[in-house]
Amino acid sequence: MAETRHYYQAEMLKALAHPTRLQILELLKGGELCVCNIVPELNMEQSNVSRHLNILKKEGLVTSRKEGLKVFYRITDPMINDLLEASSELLKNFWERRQKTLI
Amino acid sequence: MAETRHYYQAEMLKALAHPTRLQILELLKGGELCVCNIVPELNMEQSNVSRHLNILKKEGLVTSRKEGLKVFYRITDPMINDLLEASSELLKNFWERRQKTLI
DNA sequence: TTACTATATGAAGTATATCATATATAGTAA
DNA sequence: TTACTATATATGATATACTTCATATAGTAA
Repeated sequence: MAETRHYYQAEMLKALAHPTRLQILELLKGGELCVCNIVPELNMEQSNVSRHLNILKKEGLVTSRKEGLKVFYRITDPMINDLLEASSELLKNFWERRQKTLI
Repeated sequence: MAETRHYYQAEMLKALAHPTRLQILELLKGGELCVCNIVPELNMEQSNVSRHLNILKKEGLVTSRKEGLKVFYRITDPMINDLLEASSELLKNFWERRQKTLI
């Protein structure tokens, strides 16, 4: 049924819908990064970053590989970048529309 | 700063990230609809539907107009449909990838 | 005015998400 | 083995989101 599909789609969108996770994905846009490179970029506990990475991973948005003690994360599908780009555009349009309305 | 932008982007994505709201947006894809047409499609209290519509509206995803007692909602920007379409595609790809991995 | 209809909102309960602290695990090196 | 480093997870506190029930509001019609 349609509701099941919407349920999984909502889960994926929920994984995207957090400022920290958006920031992580933006960092990963440039390519694979070690957790040890991600944590210092975010003003946040390491344990917290680890959780956010796990949320992204569970939804299939990122994948990871281990190399010794380090773990490297990367974006699974470049389409994710397009999706985020589109949502950014949309947001920009909303703002512009709001500006016009308020004049 | 970048975090402010991510904050608003996350708010918008959060508004999308609920099965009921995805269902509402799918219903509205065909054009403007009265609340009285939306409620019967969703297996849910009228008050609850009203709240979900309000969440979509606050994020600028839908707009409404009143006609007598009735209120009609419509999608603000057709780009929203594209965004949802893209996220559906992405989800499909994840599933296919998962299938392959599990074989 | 009253009675009615369509939609929205207040209040309260439950569920879920996020966060900080502390601890556990896995890998390396001595 | 011990000591160390990078990452993950458990626990508990707090915050946010969702839902239901009851009620309020706005518009219509008598």
